[in-house]
Amino acid sequence: MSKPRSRRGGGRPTLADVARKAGVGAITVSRALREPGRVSEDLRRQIQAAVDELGYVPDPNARALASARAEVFGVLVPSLTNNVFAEVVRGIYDSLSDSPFRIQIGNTHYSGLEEERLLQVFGSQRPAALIVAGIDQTPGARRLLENAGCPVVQVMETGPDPVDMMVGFSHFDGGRTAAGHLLQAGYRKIGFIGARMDPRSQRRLAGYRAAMEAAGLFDPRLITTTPVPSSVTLGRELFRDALAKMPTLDGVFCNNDDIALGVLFECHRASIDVPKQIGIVGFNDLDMMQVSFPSITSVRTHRYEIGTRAVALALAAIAGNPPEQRIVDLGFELMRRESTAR
Amino acid sequence: MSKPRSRRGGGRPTLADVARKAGVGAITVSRALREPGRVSEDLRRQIQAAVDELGYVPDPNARALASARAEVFGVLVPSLTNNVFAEVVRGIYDSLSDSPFRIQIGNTHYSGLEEERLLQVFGSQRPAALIVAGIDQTPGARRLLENAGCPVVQVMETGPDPVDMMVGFSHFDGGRTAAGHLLQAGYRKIGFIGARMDPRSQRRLAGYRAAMEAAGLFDPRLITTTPVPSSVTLGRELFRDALAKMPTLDGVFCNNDDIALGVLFECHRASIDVPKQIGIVGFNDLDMMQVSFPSITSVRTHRYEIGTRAVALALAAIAGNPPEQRIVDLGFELMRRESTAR
DNA sequence: GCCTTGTATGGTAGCGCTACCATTTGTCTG
DNA sequence: CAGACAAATGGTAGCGCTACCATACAAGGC
Repeated sequence: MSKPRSRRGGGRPTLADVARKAGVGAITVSRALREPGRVSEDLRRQIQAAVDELGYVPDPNARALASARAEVFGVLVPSLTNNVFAEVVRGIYDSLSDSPFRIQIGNTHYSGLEEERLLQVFGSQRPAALIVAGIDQTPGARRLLENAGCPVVQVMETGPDPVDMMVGFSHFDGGRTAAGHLLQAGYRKIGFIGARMDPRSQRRLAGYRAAMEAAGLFDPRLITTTPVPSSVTLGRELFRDALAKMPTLDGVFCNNDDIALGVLFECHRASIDVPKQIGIVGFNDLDMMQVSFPSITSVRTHRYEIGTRAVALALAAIAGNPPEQRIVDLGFELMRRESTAR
Repeated sequence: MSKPRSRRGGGRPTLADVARKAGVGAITVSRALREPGRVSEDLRRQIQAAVDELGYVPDPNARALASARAEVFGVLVPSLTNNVFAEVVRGIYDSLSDSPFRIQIGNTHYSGLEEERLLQVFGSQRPAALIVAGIDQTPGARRLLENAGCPVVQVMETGPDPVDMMVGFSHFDGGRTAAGHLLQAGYRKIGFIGARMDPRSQRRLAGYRAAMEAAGLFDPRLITTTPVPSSVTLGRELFRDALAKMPTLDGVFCNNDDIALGVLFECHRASIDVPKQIGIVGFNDLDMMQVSFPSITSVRTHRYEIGTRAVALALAAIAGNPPEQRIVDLGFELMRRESTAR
């Protein structure tokens, strides 16, 4: 005549089972697990023993339903394979691995509408925090973020008007620094090669343009871009296009390192001397930039740190200590290498 | 005298609100949303109108609690930044983007214990399916998978003893094919260079060894490995080590493409002719392999497809149509390029 | 006509947990 | 020592949804 062991549950132990075994009330068990400080040493031990013996694991769904707050971080990135975002996501995972928070990643595929849709989905889960890449949300997405009822961190870049908090750096400055470096190294006909051209790439381009204009050397024909996703192969092709369009090119600032590598390979293939004939600067400073031959100058960005800092900000806000400084600029660092040393 | 609008919920519309507005029972709304076929055309339209008007979004937590089954795919991978897994994950995301299923990713950091811990966490959510990388689970992890009560797909490689289903290919064969190709091209002192050396790398090494032994050319001094995570930089260093150890080396099979690229760059730097003096074969066939100069022969693996097929299998099993063939071998393809054409 | 069978809908009772509000006890004040 | 107050514990009532079991009614079989 065993009690009819809940028809659905599948028989896993519940809070009530633990409470019964430990001889206390269910709420006390709940508290012992969530706020150990509020339960006496004695009971805590007793409860822990019961938990261990039964192999009790709290049901996050029940928890979320009862508390109207899921222990979930929603993370929205435009790509899962782009190393840049993968690094950010890794930083987020590592920072959260010892916390009770789970992570829910959404892939927006660089689409504002998709971002909005995912925000809708994520919102229905009442996440503990939201981390989104970029600052160019659609008005609808922005509204969803503002009404999310949880800390929001926009990552990858900084801007004047955060929804809540921000961690990143200025892509405009990054682009300007890269182009400035080429100018300083004596290059004159400096091209810009970019793929995908998301908002951040656009701002790097704007920075490049500002530097070139300041030097009185800007020419729109120096710019070669495509909306196609970036790849090493594409870098090679775009460089050939650029060269065909402007044979006197003597330098290129590449939107990212994949492109830069493609350019380098094409230079090898076409026997173009780097850095003598062409100077190359990449963006992000992936590992391979320092090993290539010649090594490639690149703008190092702190991607992993963007992830960890974003989590730190969100965690502080969740704990009720919203940071004084809501915008964190992690900057970047120009890594001078052989590809621009002539 | 408005009714005391649930103290917690935050006032978002619920199923009951929709039901009231549509003038039907709550269950009917629930059904209309989940099994439209079981509700009359008429009511369905009425309900949809109410849903739209209220902006109702179902609460996945409540749903999971009530049905003892969350619409979540748990995915366990050893790394988030390794392009190989990123591609698999992308395939999973893309295949699931139009389904009601969410995705929960866990990063095991190549640790069996971490995998076991994450499986425990995931299990508490009663996921709809579990996708895990690799076939070398700890006994504890294996038990958790067997008792997960949901479809399980092991991905990346095939093996004789699936927990449930499997999608991948034989890394042993991949390694043997790569080494065999170098042998066939006339290389003799063929080294193996590998980093990280996870179980799949070990099997590629075993395949390499089998080919070399069959040719009577195996020598343990040809093998250079490290447990350190793979990178282009590391490829360069390991190659230098290998060359120092065995100056007559005339070919290398690299554990993966990062390593191969590092080897190529070092060859450039040391003026070693590829493919004349050294033949290079990589593994995975990343985009850059076909663009590098010289282009690098590599074993192409179908990473994205592994993700999509894994989802297809799981979805079929969820729908009650477990596939006849529980092991799907997606194979691989040797891409012959300049780096081994002498 | 009665009974079966099937289809469309609804009511009730939880799922496992926590918010809110007691209640109990011990300690401190004047 | 009464009263105030804090600390520790517990009971009750949901959170928003779905499983399970009615119920109502139409269609069909004899």
